[in-house]
Amino acid sequence: MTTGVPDKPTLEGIDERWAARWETDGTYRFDRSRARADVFSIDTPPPTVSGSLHMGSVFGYVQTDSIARFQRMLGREVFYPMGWDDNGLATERRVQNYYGVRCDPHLPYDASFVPPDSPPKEPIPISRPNFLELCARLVAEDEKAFEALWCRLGLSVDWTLTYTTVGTAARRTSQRAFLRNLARDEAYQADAPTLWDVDMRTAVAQAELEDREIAGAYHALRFHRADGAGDVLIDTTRPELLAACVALVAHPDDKRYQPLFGSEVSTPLYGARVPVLAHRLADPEKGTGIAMICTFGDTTDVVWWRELQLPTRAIIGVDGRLKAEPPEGFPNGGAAAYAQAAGKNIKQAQKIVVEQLRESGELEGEPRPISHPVKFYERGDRPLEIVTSRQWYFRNGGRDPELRAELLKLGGELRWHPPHMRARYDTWIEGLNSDWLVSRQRYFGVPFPVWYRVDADGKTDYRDPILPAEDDLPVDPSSDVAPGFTADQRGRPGGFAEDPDVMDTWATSSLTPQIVTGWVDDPDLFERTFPMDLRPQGPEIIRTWLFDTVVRSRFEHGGLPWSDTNINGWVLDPDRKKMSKSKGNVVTPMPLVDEYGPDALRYWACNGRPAVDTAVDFGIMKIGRKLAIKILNASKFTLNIASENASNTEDLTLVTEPLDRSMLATLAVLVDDATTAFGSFDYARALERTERFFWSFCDDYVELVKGRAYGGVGPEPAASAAVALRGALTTLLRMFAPIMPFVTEEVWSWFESASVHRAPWPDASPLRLDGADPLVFEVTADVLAAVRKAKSEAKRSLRTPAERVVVHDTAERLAALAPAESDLREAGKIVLLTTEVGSELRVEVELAPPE
RNA sequence: GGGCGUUUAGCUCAGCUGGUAGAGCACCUGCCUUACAAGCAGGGGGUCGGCGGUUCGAGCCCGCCAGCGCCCACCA
Repeated sequence: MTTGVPDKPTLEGIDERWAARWETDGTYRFDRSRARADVFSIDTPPPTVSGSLHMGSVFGYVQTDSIARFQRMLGREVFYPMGWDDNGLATERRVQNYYGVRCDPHLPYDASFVPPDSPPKEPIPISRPNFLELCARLVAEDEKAFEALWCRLGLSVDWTLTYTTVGTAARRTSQRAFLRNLARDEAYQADAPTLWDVDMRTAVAQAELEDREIAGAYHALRFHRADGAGDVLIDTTRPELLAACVALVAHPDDKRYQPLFGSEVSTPLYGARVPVLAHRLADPEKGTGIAMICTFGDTTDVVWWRELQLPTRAIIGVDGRLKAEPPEGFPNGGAAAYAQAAGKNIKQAQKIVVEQLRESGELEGEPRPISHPVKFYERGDRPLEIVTSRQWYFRNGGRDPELRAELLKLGGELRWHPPHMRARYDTWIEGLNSDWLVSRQRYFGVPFPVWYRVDADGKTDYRDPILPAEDDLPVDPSSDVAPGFTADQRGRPGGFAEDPDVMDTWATSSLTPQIVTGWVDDPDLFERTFPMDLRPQGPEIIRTWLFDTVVRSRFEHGGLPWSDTNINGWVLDPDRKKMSKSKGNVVTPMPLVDEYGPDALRYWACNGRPAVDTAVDFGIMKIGRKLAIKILNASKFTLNIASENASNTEDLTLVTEPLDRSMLATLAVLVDDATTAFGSFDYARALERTERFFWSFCDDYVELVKGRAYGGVGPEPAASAAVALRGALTTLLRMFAPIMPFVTEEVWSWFESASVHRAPWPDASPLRLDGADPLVFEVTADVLAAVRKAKSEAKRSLRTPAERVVVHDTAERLAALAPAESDLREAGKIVLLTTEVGSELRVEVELAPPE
């Protein structure tokens, strides 16, 4: 037996060395000849590359990697691609800030454009193609940074299988799925009020909303009864929308307002006549109990507008400013008052309108400040407005109870880890109030593969879209010409026009299973990898990524895209606060990898229980580093002893000593436990159990057999220890391998030529030797601890001989101790060891007198 | 307002089907012991959030309450 055990093992440099080696050896390369049943395929979350690298990026991905590595060792061929989510608003915004530019689609392409070295104060307007070039350039840099981190951390992804959400495969997949959705009427367009971000100038979907508590104020407005019988007071937080008022509404049971139902009132300032109506959503407790309905102040307005079939008097434009002209049907007498606020943004308009009301005496009292929740785009800075526009939608059950029920049922068939995360999925579906709005008035994304006819008057006819053939995908309708037309007909009467919008980023990332498995271009691969096994992801995107993926898969394949989903926890800063860029408490991982090593960071990540929020904890990383060093040293010792004392270190029949057999039996229990834990995605439990055994193996077992292993009592007992030591070590290394791939690979390479990461996961049964009893090891270790304690308490060296030791314990335990007494005497430097049957463990120790 | 989760040592957390409270860190006391002093052996420290209930027995099961975190909600 030759070994390459170094004299002074070290962690220095092993991560770079093995990362490079795995790549050249193709250790994690997917073997696409394997059948579906032998494959474990993972639908990895593509990180948003324009986001920052932080510990959250490490946490979930490392946990998933440990599962991938476990499955690989179990013999499954792991399909583990990595994607980059580069498409979408996040990238656009980063490009704008990074280069100091903004996209103006009316400008022509400038091939010579070079962005300035530092972003200028005033953004430079550039053409759409120029803008897209900068997007591509920046995401390429960002992707490199992520890949560098992933490699450093040892993620066992197959780097030949990367994809991006704006890449050709993604565009082909996304557009093909869209065309099919359209053909099956799962996608449709509608001209309807939608939530609108006035800064990004795009529609946003329900899934991208978040509530923020902001300051506002109730303004009491005086409406005048048409019959001249007095005024009606309305409380509103949006007085600037007064010109958009189309009705008043109160609860049907509200006695105060029942007499008014069906009558008309005229609005302050403008004198527009609006009806007073009844609707169940009006809350008698709120404000004065009667509200003004505007088109549109909030989503309730939209419900009222729709259900009460009210006219539209929109006054807010896509830029978030009041339109230059008052809405249709506006009284002439109000035009002058409106003109004062026209063209102003919301805040300015509110100020003006309030002042006007004050002057006209139609503001009752002063505004009363309140704090109230308002809907924001999750990446936006100003409250959302509601603007009517033509948009594309995917059906998602938002207005279809049958589809909703089906999607709920699919959620029930999915295996959730942990199970309670399913509640978020269910709650989300139950709260859906509209279909999924997928069009965005942006640039860096997958375009809708759609053109429209332009009629003789130059008007675009949206009713009958012109579609490309599936084989021609991907297309960019803004540069590609609609089938049957020529380029010079673009935008001309009798010609064609492109759909200017791009798809929401989720509309594409909801197809990651189809993108990675080759649904469009690689039917053979698709066959071997779809439906996938695992979707790992964060809890915050259950309502988006997870739900949307189920929706798309249901439409395209009639079922779930994966069998299991593993929801990871959230990473908190060292003070247990949520990490966020704005708080400036983001911890960047690279310096920590440098300081503690990748295995230590991985140890920290896998110490976090599944789905449990976990703080960045340098203490845990230190422990991880210590564990890695301990693995090096214990391995060195064990392998050296083994090679010196046994000719065949793998022949477990040479393990004859009861203590050795007992240790292996204990190890067998661990193997079963860890296998079960890992099999149910509980890497943390597997790690904890393995680690616990490992320390007891080092501190107790190794110390107990050291003397014998050195050959103190002859060759056969020494060989027994040697083989047991080595058997335990090779088992433990493989169990640590999914979590600490670098140090285990390093040690494995001392005595094996192939990678530990392609070695089989340990099997417990060969470790269970006939008649082996875990109790032997347990009792012997207990007694050794008692002897050490006596020495420690006497403040004596552990080498101090114990002249006499009397062990009191139950007969059963003493019987277990008997065959290990010689090892115990050696380890404890015990001169005379006797036993007495008692009720429980008690050890008397008489030490040699001090010299 | 509805829902999910959580509360165990000073700190971070284990504790799987109910059977005498655990680990690491921190603190304290020792130890050069031929794998490891970036190590090793020990020690002190907890009425397991509160109140009830089931049980021979509850950190664990049931109910109520409270704190913390998160998700959802039509938020004038």
